[in-house]
Amino acid sequence: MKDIESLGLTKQRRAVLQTIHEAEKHLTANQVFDDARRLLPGISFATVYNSLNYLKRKGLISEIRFGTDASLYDRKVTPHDHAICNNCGKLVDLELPLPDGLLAAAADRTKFKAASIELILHGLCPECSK
Amino acid sequence: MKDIESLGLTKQRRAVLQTIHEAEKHLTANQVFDDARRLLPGISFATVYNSLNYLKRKGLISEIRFGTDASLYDRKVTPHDHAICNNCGKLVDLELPLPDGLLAAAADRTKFKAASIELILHGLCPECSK
DNA sequence: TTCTAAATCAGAATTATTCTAATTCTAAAT
DNA sequence: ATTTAGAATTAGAATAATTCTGATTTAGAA
Repeated sequence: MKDIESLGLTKQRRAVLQTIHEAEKHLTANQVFDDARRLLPGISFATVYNSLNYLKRKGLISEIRFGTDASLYDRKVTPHDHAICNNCGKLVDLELPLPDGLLAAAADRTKFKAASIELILHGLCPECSK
Repeated sequence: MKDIESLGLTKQRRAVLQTIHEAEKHLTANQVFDDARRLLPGISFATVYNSLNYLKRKGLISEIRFGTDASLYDRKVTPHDHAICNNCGKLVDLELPLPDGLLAAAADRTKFKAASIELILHGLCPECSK
């Protein structure tokens, strides 16, 4: 990610991006706001949302919108899958090689022009399945 | 669905259920409210939400929470997949046989106790891909 | 330096959903 | 038929996530 400098990122956007990159887990917009505020105390809520949308549009972060009420933001932008706990809502990444032809088969059935395919495993996380 | 009568459904819950069953497409809670109101003019918003949650718990409807801001409600309760349009947000059902062992493989990787697996095709719907 | 467009800001507005407290319904027991 | 207890419903308030607004600031081009 050498070219981050060259993207016309403002310091606010850089703070948001950095926050997401440094996070251990997926963050909500609220959590991003809290953390970004530590890097850049004056940043406003609206700017965090604007920045998240901007970064998303630029492909620097991705958004996950299922499982809980709020969207989560992810530094990983390459398509990947997730597992979500039915009990506590915990969301983790899942790297799973999908069979060839699955995307084409799905596109065929729906008449959609397929861009990507995403998989969600619903179940119980290790803690909740005890 | 003969046993619908026997489930101790109140008339409000029956109205909500009927609304969802008669709908052509997936509905938001708001749309359910509007339509249910036509069947049962006095029904309140809170009751629609309570009923949706109740029916979901009973397994009579299912909820879809991705793609748009609001949850969508579905009369189909058997696990099935969806395709969503990146451009207009249109959501359609997708019946796709998943390869055997995929669920087990995913569960294995995440250490989750897997319940089901769900697939989302992202792309452009026929209208938007013109 | 001046100008223009984009970015940021604070806070209001909107939207989806849940909660609360009062009232009503239901069905079992008397 | 009456009482009663618990569940369901209601209207509206409360909350939470997100977007919008209009004023101000900033950055870069002329």
